[in-house]
Amino acid sequence: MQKKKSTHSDLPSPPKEYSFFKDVHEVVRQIPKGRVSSYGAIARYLGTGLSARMVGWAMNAAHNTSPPVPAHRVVNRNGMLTGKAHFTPPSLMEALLKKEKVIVKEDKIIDFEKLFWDPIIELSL
DNA sequence: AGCCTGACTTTGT
DNA sequence: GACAAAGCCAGGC
Repeated sequence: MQKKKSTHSDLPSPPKEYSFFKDVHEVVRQIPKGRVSSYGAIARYLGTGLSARMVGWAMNAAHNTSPPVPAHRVVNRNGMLTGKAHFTPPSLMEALLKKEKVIVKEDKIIDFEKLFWDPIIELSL
């Protein structure tokens, strides 16, 4: 069954936008409190794999996504708060992480590997 | 329809 | 070990 494309009359409201952004938001939302994840890990889980950049890009949309995405729990592979500059205010990311009992020093997460939450592993259980 | 950008990651010098 | 460049994919203009 094939659906005929009309001009613009039907489809009063798009049910869902097909964006891998949404997938990223969803995964990030799964991140437990007090845990952190990396762009690359999420990217691999989504299948994008080689393009961790897109994960960060998706975060840009996260500001308009609901429920809000805890982007502050997502850092780069080094455990550094690379995306903190995109928060409002930038110090918000560090503040939120500290609130989660996550130790942040010099924009870097202490014991990052211990707090690291890998969706590939955790969601694969 | 094509070019540029981007919150990363990996590899090579 | 530090720095530089390339690879990657999708969205915005």
